[in-house]
Amino acid sequence: MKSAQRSKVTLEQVAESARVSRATASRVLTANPRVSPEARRAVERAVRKLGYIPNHAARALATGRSDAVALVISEPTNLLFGDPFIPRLVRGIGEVLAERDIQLILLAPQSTSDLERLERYLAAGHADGALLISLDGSHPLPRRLAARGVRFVVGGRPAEPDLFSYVDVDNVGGAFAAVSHLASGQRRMIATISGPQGLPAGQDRLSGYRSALEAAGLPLDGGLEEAADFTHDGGATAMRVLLGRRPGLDAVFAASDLMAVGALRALAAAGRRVPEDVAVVGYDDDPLAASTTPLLTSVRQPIEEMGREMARLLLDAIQTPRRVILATQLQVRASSGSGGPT
Amino acid sequence: MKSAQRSKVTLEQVAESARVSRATASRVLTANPRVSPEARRAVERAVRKLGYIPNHAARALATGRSDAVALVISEPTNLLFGDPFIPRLVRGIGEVLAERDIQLILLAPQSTSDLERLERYLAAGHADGALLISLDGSHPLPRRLAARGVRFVVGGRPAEPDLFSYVDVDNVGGAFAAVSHLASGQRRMIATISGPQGLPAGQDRLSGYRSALEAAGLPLDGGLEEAADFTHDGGATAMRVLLGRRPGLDAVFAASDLMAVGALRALAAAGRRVPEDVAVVGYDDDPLAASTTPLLTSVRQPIEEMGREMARLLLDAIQTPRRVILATQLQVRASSGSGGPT
DNA sequence: ACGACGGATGGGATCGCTCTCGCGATCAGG
DNA sequence: CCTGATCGCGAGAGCGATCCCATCCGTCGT
Repeated sequence: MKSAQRSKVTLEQVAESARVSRATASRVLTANPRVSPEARRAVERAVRKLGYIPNHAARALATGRSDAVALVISEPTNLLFGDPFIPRLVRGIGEVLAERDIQLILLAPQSTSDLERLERYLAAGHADGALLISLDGSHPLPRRLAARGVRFVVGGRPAEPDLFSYVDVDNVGGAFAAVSHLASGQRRMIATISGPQGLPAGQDRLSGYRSALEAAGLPLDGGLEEAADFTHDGGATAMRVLLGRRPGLDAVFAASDLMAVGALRALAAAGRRVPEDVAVVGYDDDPLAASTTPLLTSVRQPIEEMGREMARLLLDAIQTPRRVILATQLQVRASSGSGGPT
Repeated sequence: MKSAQRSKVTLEQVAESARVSRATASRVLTANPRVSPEARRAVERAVRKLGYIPNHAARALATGRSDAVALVISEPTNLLFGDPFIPRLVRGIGEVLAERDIQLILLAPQSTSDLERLERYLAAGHADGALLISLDGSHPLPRRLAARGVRFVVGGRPAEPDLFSYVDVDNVGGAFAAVSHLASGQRRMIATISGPQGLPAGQDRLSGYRSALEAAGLPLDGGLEEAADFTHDGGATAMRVLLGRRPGLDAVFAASDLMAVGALRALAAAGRRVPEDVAVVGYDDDPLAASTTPLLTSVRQPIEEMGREMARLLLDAIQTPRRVILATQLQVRASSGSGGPT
């Protein structure tokens, strides 16, 4: 049941070996300045010699902190996004937490009852704070955690952006850049396959699209907008609808790469050449964007940086809600017809 | 610094409210049978009324267990695989752990020093066990953890399969099924783009390929085998090599979907039609397999089940190494030319 | 009817750490 | 040289659970 031999070295033993009191040894470990250099050295030597590792549980019990942060991954949207993001996000978060010796606890509630347990878990102080990702716009979690006094940072714009700290990528700006790129390639009738309008990312990318059209002096035309659900099939269907409604379109901005790939297929089936007849730009810079024919121009998001920023925001313990918006970058490839790599 | 109000209800208060001693209340919570029905009910009522949540740290300190399990994601291979697996794996693991109220701690060592910290972390008993994934064949971690007496289960076949418990998908069987499928479609010259031979998965898929050829009565031909690194570009390059070496080939089995997509591009560039001239089968059933032209036949792996099985194996605390091999499933689509969906 | 037995209960030690408090020693200022 | 502030240090009290052990009470056997 118990595993073989565990490090049973206690602070007491370290103190004894260093010929100081437990309190002094503790001071050294908690970086308390009120320790003489000799005592400090003696303790450090003893720690190394004995291979001492602080007991997390005892420390948490004494301090009331846990030195752990929870990463909450909400299910539904998680699936929707196909989540190639999560590993990148975790990498970024991990970097920051490792510096401060803080553990990352993964919570992936699948059901409503899971959600309740999770709330109580966090409220009980089992983690010092939470990082919330892939919530849809109306998820109740932020409000409820706030009510319980749990500190957290949201990834992606939450329903009530003024109430909570969050980190987001600049969806409006990314879409704006993508569409401006198409416009500068002399495309005059630029359509968009927008994401679900229930999701902040979906809304923002659509609004970036519209702003870019205005900025380029192109008319807004509702007939050039069609929403889909971020999936491949959704993208293909939307493309067919757009083609039927506005046969003269010469460019499409899809709010996700998956949808862009679907659009590519639908365009091919309709006999349109990409990029000659119709230029295509996607969003996310998914690995698959580098595998399509032609290679897909796409908007790359700084996901690792988002993770780092979320962790920093949480650890900085800012009381007033703060927001951080990270810039995106357009990866130009062949599908937008501006001389990117095939 | 501390967050607002935290659930400060202690077992002491529960006991008081239920008019029993702390010891009895504890018995109820630890499912100790030596409690009268009335006492049990009283305690349960008090728990609900006060919204009591056990203090994890205190319990861990008293019991010596942590009720947490670590998921260790090693970096290098992690990147290599493009890791769409990790979310699926986590989902499976989470299901099993949630049932037993065990936390999942995420550890993603990026450097050698991270690895050392991780070893000490686990050796210190901060987690009751570990799940190790995406190690390459020669990773030192299993040996070292075993030496320290840490319990763990490996995902994927480790370098020394007899020493450690592990869960793997049937790579040999999956490859066998894929290649047999091609052979039964009257393909006579079946090539393979194999994965890195340093990885167990790469080796196994190649050996499944060979067995299937033999079983189908087709000759083995080293010229039909070309290794790549599981990436898109690697797949394209390997395809070109194969095409140069054996222009008459009429089918390819790629050991990953990413490589299969690269192969698809190379085939198109070479003017070969898929599946008419060359049939293609991939591996992983990555979401992108459903986005290629034509749709890619691929081998689907039960990743969620793998996660569940790993968690179970770890929790069952079997002392002698055990192995579990999970079956794969062939997803037939158009690229293999046997009438799958286009 | 009485000691023995067994199950339910409470008392209290314990896990390993942090942190407040008070004590002696050092040091600077008057 | 005295005083008060400062500094390093040790003693000891918790933190909130578990769990051993002693106690108590009801029941049973003889």
